Amino acid sequence: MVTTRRRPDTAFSRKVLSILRRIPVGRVISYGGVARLAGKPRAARAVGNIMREAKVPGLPYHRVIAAGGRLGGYGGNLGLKRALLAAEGLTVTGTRVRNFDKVNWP
DNA sequence: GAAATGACAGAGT
DNA sequence: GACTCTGCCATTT
Repeated sequence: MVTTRRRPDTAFSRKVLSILRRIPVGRVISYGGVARLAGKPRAARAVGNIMREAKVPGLPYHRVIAAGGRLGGYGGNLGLKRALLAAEGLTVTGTRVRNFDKVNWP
């Protein structure tokens, strides 16, 4: 059966999606972190673009935040992202995540 | 094929 | 702590 979902078959996008699946609950990772694991430490922006277009259910996009523990952006519902992170045991303050170095997933 | 876009990162103010 | 500017990357149009 063929997937009706057209996602870019590029190694980078597949790698990024694969990494998102490995993020355990209660942990988060920065866009730069994902890019780094994907092999492009400078491709943080590209990671964001892929996630935006990937539209693959099952991936905790809300667990991917910006560097330094900043929430970064989200598809039009940043407040929702905050709620989801807080619901997973994270401490979120305004535009930042506390204990980022503890919840940061290498 | 080239230009424009965007879920960033880092340093400076 | 928050904002601004530049640089880097892949995807989309």
